[in-house]
Amino acid sequence: MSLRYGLLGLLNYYDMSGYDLKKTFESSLQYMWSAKSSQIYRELGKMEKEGLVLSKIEQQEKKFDKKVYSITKLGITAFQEWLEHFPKNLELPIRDEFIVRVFFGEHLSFENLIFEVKRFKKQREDTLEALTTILITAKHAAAEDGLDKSYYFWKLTINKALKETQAEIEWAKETIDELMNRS
Amino acid sequence: MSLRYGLLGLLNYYDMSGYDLKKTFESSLQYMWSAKSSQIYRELGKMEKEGLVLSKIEQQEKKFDKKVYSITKLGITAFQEWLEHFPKNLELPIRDEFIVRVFFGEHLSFENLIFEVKRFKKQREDTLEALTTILITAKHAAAEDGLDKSYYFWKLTINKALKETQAEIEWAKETIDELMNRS
DNA sequence: ATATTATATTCAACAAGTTGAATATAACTT
DNA sequence: AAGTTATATTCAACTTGTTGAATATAATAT
Repeated sequence: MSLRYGLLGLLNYYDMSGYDLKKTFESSLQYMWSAKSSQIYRELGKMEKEGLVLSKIEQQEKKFDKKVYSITKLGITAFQEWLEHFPKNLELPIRDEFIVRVFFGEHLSFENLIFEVKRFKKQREDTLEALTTILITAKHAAAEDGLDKSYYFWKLTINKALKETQAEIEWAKETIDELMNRS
Repeated sequence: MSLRYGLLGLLNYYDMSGYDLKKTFESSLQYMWSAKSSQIYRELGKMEKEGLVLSKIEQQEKKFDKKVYSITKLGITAFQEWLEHFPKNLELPIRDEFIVRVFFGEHLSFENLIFEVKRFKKQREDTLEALTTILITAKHAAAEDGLDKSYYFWKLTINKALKETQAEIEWAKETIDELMNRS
């Protein structure tokens, strides 16, 4: 029920289509919120019914028509209301398919487990690179669109993801060493 | 669809009721998997229908009857099959209500934001303590039940949670400083 | 004495998220 | 010239997760 607030937040920057929102998600909220296209389109439909957003069809020269959404006054109020009320419990519900398997690692071979932890490490290293790239492109994008004030907060959140990812890579290194000494 | 494998994994240690499983979850898988009681009971029901677990009613002296579940051969096979097949993509779908609000922080007062980041820091410090306690009690529990081999892997996973939590606390400290200098 | 917490489970209703198919065109690559 | 990728959206079916009510007793705290 709060994908909608992510969408409203992004529509505060500028009007966008479902597709644009998906793309924007991918280069920003991706690391704190995940959403599939189908979910975004459905949610936008609901939000329009509830008067939080308005859509208008925009004709494009050569491409298809776009359905461009804009935030309404009601939408702005709803967003602000949500924003100011942080949840009491800031723990996140985790569902980590990888680490659960490590937890039950006694039923796996050391070889297999080392292989998977190495794969995990590689993926997090890629994430680290992606985050660095995002930080740079976000800076440029913000400068172009006059969103420097927004960029300040984007940076705070990317810093968090960077630190967490670094910690995970550290853990992976130590764990690989540990497992290799044991096996 | 993989809460079931967490349950099967725990039933490998010993037979348990839905309630026991919930409790065991809370002192172990909690930091990698979250599940409400109602979900556990429902999943156990399904699993019994599918022949992955068996239940028998156990009479207790003064308390209620307990429905104690045990893993079947089919259950063991299903668990092993799941365990050996790690997902290709090891990223986790995140849904972080806190950090999304920081992302949109320009619509909040610095005062409010600082308050919330401090609250976040405090909660993570509590988590850190809880993790340390869990590590100790798990060690004792493992020793008592002859699960020392299992404990080795539990420790690996708790280490990961510890490192991540420490990184989050670090981030919170830096961010509080940064926000206080700006405001 | 009374209230609360812990034990122990079930179930219905609802909300949210995932998968996959369907449709249609422009732009780019081989 | 043919194939792939990107653009752009909709929808149905399904799985998963959340909330809250209902039931019933022992143990502990006030």
